Amino acid sequence: MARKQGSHSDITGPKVQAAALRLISQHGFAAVSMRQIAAEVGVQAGALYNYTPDKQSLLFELMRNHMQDLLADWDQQDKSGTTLARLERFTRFHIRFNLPRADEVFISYMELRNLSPDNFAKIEQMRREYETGLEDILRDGEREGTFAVPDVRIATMALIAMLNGLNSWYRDNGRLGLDEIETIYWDLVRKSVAV
Amino acid sequence: MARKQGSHSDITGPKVQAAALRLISQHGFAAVSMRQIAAEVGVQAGALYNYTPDKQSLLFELMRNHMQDLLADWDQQDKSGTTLARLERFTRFHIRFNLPRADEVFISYMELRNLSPDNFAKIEQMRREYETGLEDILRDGEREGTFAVPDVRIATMALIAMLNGLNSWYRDNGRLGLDEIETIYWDLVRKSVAV
DNA sequence: TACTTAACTGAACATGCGTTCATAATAAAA
DNA sequence: TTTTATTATGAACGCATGTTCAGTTAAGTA
Repeated sequence: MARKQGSHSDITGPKVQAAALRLISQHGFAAVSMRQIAAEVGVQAGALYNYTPDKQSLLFELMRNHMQDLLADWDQQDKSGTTLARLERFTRFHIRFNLPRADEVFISYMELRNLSPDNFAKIEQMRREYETGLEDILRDGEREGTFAVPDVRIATMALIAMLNGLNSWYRDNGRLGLDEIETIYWDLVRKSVAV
Repeated sequence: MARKQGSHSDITGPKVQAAALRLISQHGFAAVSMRQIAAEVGVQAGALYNYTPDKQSLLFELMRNHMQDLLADWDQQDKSGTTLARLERFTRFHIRFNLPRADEVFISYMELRNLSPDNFAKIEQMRREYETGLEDILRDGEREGTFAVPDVRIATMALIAMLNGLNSWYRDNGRLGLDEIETIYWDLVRKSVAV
């Protein structure tokens, strides 16, 4: 039996990705079985192999899609204005992009070690590309005297780690609204690199 | 065959913990089998159950020991001096304690979801206790006007996330020495909460 | 020397794993 | 209506899993 009612790979494919995303984020890649994912989709395990060559590729696709979305979105942000304005824009963009993607972000940091060496290198390169966006801003600001950053690379890693931390404790309907949180983080970022 | 030469549980016990620490940190809790751990220790899988009631407890013990060490070490740090001095002491303590414990720190953040609900609650409470150390410093500084912290809880989470990030990229024999890195991070921390 | 006991082996248990494949069923094309 | 391509099933493959336990070895005690 197959293709009951309008069903199609256009429907099942995304369902597989969504189920893998949710389950891997919750239990971890190694702890989630293909049968669990299949059950969440509503098919047998064998059917998953119409949509992915193997479990490893399923993980890689999740992470690659996330990084591609991130880079594409960042790419079409306004890059003009003062260095300070650019830093604020990066900060707010990072928060607004990552917060609604809790599962993707979580997986992208937790499951790096479960990628094959080849796949790891690809993801790592994309991450590095994104970090360069912030690094350039800090370097420009340091050069023109807007910022005082003893070490640009360290500051980049430190700020991104700080911003990423938000994802681990933020909850909708929490004590503070997104706008307030965003402003508080921007305040911390701004001052940490101030002259 | 048992107790070949001076062998004893006083020797094998710590070996089990060390093997579990290394392997779980490298591959993840779910991906490491009791047989792998046993092989690293040099015994059969069954022998591990002389030292832990089950796999879950093995993970929990690793995390609890780490958190206990952290709290004990922090407890005997000097708590006197100005608020600024206390913040600097926390920052440098955190870096110096965590950096040489890469495996423990990694596990303590990555494997929280693999703890049973009971065990999770216990670890979470210890983490919260540690965070309170920083939170108190920030609150005191805010009250006396040394710091300008719009939201003490958020600043606490943000600063700890920033400091923890160091563990993910630091390598011995890297570009910068530990002292330099420590000072750079202290600079970021100090300014981020400055008035 | 004989005895006790801590420490470990090695096999077994039921269960689950990722993946493959012959087969079936259906939707779309002819 | 017949044909074709797509999408799924369900059983099977060999192998690994956490855990238990009766039996074995050797160190420590008397």
